[in-house]
Amino acid sequence: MESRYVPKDIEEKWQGYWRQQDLFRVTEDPSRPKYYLLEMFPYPSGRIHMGHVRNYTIGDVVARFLRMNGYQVLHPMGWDAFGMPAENAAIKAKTHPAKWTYENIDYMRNQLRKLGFSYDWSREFATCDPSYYRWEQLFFLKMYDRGLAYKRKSYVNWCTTCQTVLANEQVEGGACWRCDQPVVQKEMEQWFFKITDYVDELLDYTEKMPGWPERVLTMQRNWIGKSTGSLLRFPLSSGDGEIEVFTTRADTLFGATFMSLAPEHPLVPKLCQGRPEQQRVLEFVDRTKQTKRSDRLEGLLEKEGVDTGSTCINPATGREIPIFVANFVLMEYGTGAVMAVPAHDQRDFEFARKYDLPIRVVIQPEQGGAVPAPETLGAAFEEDGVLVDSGEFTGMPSAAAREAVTRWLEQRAAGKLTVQYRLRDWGISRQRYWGAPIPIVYCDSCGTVPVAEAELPVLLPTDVAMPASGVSPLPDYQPFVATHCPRCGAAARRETDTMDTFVESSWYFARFACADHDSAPLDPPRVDYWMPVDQYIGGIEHAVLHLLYSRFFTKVLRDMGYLKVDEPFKNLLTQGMVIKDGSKMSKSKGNVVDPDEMIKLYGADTVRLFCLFAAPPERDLDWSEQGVEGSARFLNRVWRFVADHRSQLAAVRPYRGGGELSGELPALHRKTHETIKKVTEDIRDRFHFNTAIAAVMELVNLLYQVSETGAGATVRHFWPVARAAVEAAVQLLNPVVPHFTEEIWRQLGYSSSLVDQPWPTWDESALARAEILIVVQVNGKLRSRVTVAAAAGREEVEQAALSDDKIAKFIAGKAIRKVVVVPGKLVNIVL
RNA sequence: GCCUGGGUGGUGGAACCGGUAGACACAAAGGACUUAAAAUCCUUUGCUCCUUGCGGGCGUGCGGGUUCGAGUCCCGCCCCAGGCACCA
Repeated sequence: MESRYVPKDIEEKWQGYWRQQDLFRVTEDPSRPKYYLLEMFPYPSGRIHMGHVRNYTIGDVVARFLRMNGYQVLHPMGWDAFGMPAENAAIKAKTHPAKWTYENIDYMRNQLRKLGFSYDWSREFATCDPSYYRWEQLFFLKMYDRGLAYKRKSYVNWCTTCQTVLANEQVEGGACWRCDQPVVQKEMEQWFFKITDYVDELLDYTEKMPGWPERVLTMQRNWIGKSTGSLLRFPLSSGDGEIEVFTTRADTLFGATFMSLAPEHPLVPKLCQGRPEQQRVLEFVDRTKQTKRSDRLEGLLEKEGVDTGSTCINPATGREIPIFVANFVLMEYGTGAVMAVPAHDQRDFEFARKYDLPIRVVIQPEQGGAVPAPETLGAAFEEDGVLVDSGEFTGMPSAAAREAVTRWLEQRAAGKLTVQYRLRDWGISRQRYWGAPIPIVYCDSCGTVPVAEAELPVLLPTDVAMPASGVSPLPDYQPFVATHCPRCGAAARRETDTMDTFVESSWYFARFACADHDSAPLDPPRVDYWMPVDQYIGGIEHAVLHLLYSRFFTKVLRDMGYLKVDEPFKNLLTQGMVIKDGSKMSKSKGNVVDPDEMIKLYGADTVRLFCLFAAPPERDLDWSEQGVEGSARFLNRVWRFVADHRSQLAAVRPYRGGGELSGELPALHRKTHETIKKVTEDIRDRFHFNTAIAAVMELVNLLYQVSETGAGATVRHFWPVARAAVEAAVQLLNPVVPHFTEEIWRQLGYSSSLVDQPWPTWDESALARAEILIVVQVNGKLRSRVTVAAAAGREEVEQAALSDDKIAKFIAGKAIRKVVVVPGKLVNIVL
């Protein structure tokens, strides 16, 4: 055994051994408890980064821990391989996205191997492979049959840089999630998945997922944005139609003094048709439509509008009210029309002041001062209260009035109670090349026709040249576009949009259960055995995107009979970012730490150890070179102890109890078992790897402190007890630093792999102490410590405390009012 | 504005059910070994006061409260990070 720890040799050796023995291949075994542990699979961007290393290390520790605890652990890895960066890189390097992608996969797979992760590599797949996306195309067809995939013309988010449409979830603060450039609205025909059909179930289950962080659930609830209210109809004064509005404040209806429409509202052209206002209105509409979505959404714009010249009737008051077009009304929420109640809505208030529109106060607070008259009103009163000036509803509280007013209109077919959601259908068309083709054909006589199932997959052609402009080559590539109609056989044209890459990641977790299945997307016995994922680990950035889409897809696949679970991920851990010098690692900041370099310098085990030791998983991890060196130093300390005492350690069997210990040995024996207990509980119950590692460090520190001469009369037990401590440390550290511990395990004389050893158990009787330390407080302040027999009763402990020298000083001559005794912990003397 | 986290030494972080605040590590200082350095080992290390002790006071963002006892529970604030936001 080398006297110094040299990671390189032993890491390659054991990686080769695990691979050759195929130790982490797993099959279904109904006799053992299963555990499906999954980390979010990476996009093959070229090289893994520290965020991946951290994510996958956390997962690997749990996987290895559970495996040693007798679970059948599914721990797979694959590649989220479709996406824009491949196209951009291919254009730049004058190569093909497929070549670029597969080369990256090869490189990154090798990086993951070098980190020693315990994946079942036999299940690996890349989503850009036809054997994967063919099933996704099948799901599309089945969704099309069920009306869950449909095409519609609408305003969509268009990223001019990426030259494609984006789903609402992929627009962050008005900018593209990928390139951070502003997104504009464009009217286009697009394919959608009807996620809104599942909106209630998606929302309800956020209350039934105790294994998810509250933060993520809240973000999803906000995104779904359920609000209950009323749909109310305002007839046009012309008698020619009506305007429908959504409002959560039907109680303020009597105060609605004008109407605001979104610029995109379909009635706008008609309302101003042939009027003197027409030109101004249309100009205003054009100007507003061209404003960047980011500005419109961020509420930065001043509220502006223009009178259409038309009016409608407030159904409650019967009065004629003007109809405005306003820049703050969004077509995509509610009906694109808002009844304006300036006295009770701040936006309407500002608008009314600006254009000198009437203000009517119809709600007064239940207690306290009254809302001032419109002329002196400084801001809208937006709270609930009691209705005034509201006909038969005057005197009614807001909450009751909301329903009553709506029911009253309902009798005249002018209103109904309803629920609105912020969630829109998921737009999945992408005007990109490197994605799964949407299996649809357009025929001049038959229209939109789905590709026959038997003709799947619709292969993405791989012999195209990538145009330097960045636009998709597909629409101009005749061998792909030109086809026949599946229905009538006539010449027809293929859909050239591809699917959003989030579609691939919405079901890959199920495919891992049966990655080699080639007669259907999923193999029921295997999928039912493994699903759901017991523990999912990944970054918080997918809180809404990937995690919401996957939940939706799981429910769709369930309803199609492919899955039996309602939710894909039972427990979710969102790990923090890896930061350096206080900010996220990025090329522009020049603070990127390269995993390859770290492995070369310190070895994979040290990198893994540091990732786990420096912070608990859900918090951000501050990368510190000095911290990494500390981790390396600790491994060296363990190594040195074994190397320096190998002959003594190898000559004995580990102490397993029996026979009295004296001197320092009982403490070491107890510490060994305390450590087993703490590490087991920290990993199993809390994923607190940092404190688990700290506990092993304490054990190792103690091991260095005790010496043969301190063993007293039982010196013959010294090496057995020491060996038991070393073995425990090595076993407990195995999930964290698997190569390092495997090597030491063999050096201790074992011939079978540590990976196959059962997790160590602690002996309760070894934890027992003859004497315990009791803290003594006087009036809640720590004043002394006394040692008493562990079995000592309340009285005895109290006596020991009261008769302590230091305590005597504090209580001399004073009356004791009370003595609180917490058995095994402390005594508090209250004067 | 709303929602969710969080605020503990010079730093990363411990303290799990209300019971010794600062485990473990990093950094720093001093010492040992060495011709020297590296490596390693030992000691000190929250602040502060004095009479330097097995001493006292203070201390977990701020202000209150509950309790024998509060980093932990309650009320009211402040600050930081993330998410959402003209959503009717």
